[in-house]
Amino acid sequence: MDSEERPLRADAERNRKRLLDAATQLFRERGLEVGVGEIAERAHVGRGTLFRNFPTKEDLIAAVVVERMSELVARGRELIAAPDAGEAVFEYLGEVVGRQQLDRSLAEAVADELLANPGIRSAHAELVGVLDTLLKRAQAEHKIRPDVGALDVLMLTKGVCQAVSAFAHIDPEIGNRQLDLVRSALTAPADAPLRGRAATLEDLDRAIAPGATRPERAAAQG
Amino acid sequence: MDSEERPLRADAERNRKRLLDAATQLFRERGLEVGVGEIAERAHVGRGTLFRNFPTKEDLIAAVVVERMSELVARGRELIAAPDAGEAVFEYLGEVVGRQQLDRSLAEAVADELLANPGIRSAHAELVGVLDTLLKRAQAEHKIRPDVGALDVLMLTKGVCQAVSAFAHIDPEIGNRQLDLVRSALTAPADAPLRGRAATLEDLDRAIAPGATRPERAAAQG
DNA sequence: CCATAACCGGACCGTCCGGTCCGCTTGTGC
DNA sequence: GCACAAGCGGACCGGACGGTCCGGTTATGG
Repeated sequence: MDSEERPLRADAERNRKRLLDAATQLFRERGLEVGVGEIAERAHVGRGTLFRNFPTKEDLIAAVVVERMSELVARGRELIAAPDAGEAVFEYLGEVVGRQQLDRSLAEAVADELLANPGIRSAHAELVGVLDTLLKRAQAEHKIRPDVGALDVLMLTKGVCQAVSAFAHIDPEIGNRQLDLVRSALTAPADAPLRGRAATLEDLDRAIAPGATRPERAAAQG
Repeated sequence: MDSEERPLRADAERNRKRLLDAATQLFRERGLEVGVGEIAERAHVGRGTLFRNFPTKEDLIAAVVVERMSELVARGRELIAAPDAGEAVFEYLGEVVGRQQLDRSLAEAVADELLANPGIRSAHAELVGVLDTLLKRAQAEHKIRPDVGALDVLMLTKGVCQAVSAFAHIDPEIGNRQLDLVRSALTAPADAPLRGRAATLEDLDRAIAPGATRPERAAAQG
């Protein structure tokens, strides 16, 4: 562990930032499958430079995605102080959906097994934590049904994000429309109990772990 | 147009079926990204044979996916005759989610631009049509809020499918839980109107078309 | 201003993919 | 049972991808 790293040379620092910017742009526009070559090209550096700063493509992705998620977490923390706890939740969901709409990388990162990446995973956990806080506050004020958890809400919202990415350029209201439906679900009286139980972050870890944490051989499975 | 095609030779027929079966299995288990080599291998035929029966991988995918979608359409038609129109809708949604759970190919086909494929597109349109019928019937009986359309429901359900694929092996109830939330949304009184308007199949076409329908030259577009 | 280490960048590598080709085999009609 | 088309299957192709390497360049400290 060389936690002690001497400062980068000026040009190195500059190139690193350029790469991060280029990747952010391209991921936003076209998703995570853009090639490293194109990223390096837009950053006006060679591929070698890219791989020196980010040993693998996944490292680069993680750096970018974590940045975006952290912004979202920050926005969530702001909303914790909002006067209306119920509206804060829905405002936050709108934010979550909106950002996934203009940042394909975000949406893809949460969909894929990329959640197995330590950095992304912890950023995601923070996000869930913030939403959980918002949610509990709203539930304490009886603005949202008491029997749903943060992951329940996030899952329900995931579909909205997908719908929005496909349709936003046809009907920009589609996201709001879907969110209105989500609101209906969350504010409905809980007369019939939901089946099952709310998932936890540990559940998520367990769900992600099997296939992804060990990228190497899973040969035993005949 | 050679709509007149002489019957396949016996071995050819047999191999075609083997390929379809193998592809169905593999797509189910591991999604659409399995390689054609592996499919041919499991079918005990050579790669050449695969490509003679299905000129491109997409053709093979379409053949498999359309089969699955048609089953789903058939199930929907059954439910049109069900006594309780409201329950029929939710039963159908459960079916839709359930099948996407055990058939990754289905889920991926609807997510990707694969909807641009003519066969898949028309099968999907049929599915939307059936759901629309079910929905309208339930709405006529005031079992479901009148301001949602089939595509609204399908979008809302898409997230559930994703959640389910990730979590089903941890908590098999998760799908039901999410569906209960969807039910809340759809049965809630429509006191606050939904923003926007219900999407139509034409909207979907327009949303899909730009990048996908013309795999060849899309050069004019800056 | 020079020595040198850090850094640059593009040529290069191995791998994997979908798709093609062609010499060989096999089912089929006469 | 024979002739021959239909079918077979694996070697092969082109190209894209992520990742490596090394000869040349440039910032930097003495």
